[in-house]
Amino acid sequence: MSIKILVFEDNDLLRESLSSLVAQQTGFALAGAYPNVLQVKSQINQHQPDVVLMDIDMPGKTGIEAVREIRSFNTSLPVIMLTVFDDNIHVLEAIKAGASGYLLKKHISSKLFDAITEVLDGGAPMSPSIARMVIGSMQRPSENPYQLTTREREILNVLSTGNSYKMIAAQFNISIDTVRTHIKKIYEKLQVHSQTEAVSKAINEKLV
Amino acid sequence: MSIKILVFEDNDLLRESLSSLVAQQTGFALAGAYPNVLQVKSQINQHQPDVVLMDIDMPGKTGIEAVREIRSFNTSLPVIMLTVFDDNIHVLEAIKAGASGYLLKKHISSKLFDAITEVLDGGAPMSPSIARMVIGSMQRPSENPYQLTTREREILNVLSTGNSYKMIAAQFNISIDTVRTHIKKIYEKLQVHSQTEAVSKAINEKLV
DNA sequence: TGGCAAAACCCATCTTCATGCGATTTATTT
DNA sequence: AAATAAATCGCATGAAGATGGGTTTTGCCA
Repeated sequence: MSIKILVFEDNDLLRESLSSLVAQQTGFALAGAYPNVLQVKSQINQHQPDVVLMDIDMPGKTGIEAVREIRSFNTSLPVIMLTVFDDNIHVLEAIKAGASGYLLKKHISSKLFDAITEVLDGGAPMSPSIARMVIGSMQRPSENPYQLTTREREILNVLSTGNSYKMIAAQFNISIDTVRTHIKKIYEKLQVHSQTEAVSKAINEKLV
Repeated sequence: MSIKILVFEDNDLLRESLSSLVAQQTGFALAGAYPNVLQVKSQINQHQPDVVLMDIDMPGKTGIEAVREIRSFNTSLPVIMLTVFDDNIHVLEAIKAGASGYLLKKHISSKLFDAITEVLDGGAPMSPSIARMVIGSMQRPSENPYQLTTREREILNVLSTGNSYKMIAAQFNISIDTVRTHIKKIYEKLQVHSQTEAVSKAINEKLV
């Protein structure tokens, strides 16, 4: 039984070339190819593909929104994103939305079927620069973007796990007024005005 | 000029085999091979490697701690982690600590030099199952672990960006007392007692 | 149609936080 | 020796949050 591929790509030329590439490959079959994702749910239900290839930038509704929609009714169908740029700000968004792999278009001819095989095998095929972006997004910034002092970082850390001023004071064995002073300074540097904002910024920007 | 590789691996057999593998490969040179990471800083300063291969589990000080230490004085030196298990709970920790790539030991013989080349090229080589773990860790859980209602999720969302009760009430066009009620319910379900705890849990567990 | 969950609203009380102002001590650097 | 940054402590006040009671309305579904 062939592996059924469903393609979403607005560029006519690329869609055609993807289609014939898939159609000609032994062991693979083209389930369908569409220039937009407006009917993505019914098309998937209709064709029952094993893998979806999804362009990231499409007019009307983007590939990212489409992945999000797919994940709302199917959590396991592998979706491989296709994009021209590796500095596309949407790359991480697509992954968070539920994409299973990520291929730069310049790698399609050489890596497409490797990627499909890998994704069906439980992997997450990515072009090298994409993988680097992904890993980079999980790591702490190497600088100290807000110029927090050591003590301030320590306090932001425990604050971010839900400790009250009182608990922080006890933990560090300092007075509650000192805690207040440090937090005041942290707010200034992060440009926020509440614990919640500070914690949100700290976690999202990986300061803690 | 050959690419200089520095190896940290406590298993004598594997360290020897890695060493001879590297030494025999044209274009690569073994800068050194050590069974522990106790002197990692001075050894790196001494050998000036282009790439570090680091076992994840070593007695005394783990590879993860070593990566963290390396990153404290060198933010760009590529470090490729080596591990036997792909379900190792430490895999994500190592990446957060600053690892640049991640190879399962069963893939070493076939992929080591590809990985080294890729990492020097700005990529992030990972065995497929590792890549899948990484991507999985960035995605929302598909279930609804705390049984939050739609409204509760919406409110947790805006709460997590630092909005006050008042702002939330205005945004959703509901009374501030209703906001209170929803947040009470959210706290019950998440088992927390403050905004900060709720936001921390929400972001870290990717509920928002 | 009776029961139930979700969403909305109200009130009162105590706790915690945000912020402004001022001050001392310690270590480091010039 | 003076200057500076970091860390500490104190006080006061208004704003915001946490919690424990309630009630009503709506839509679903058994």
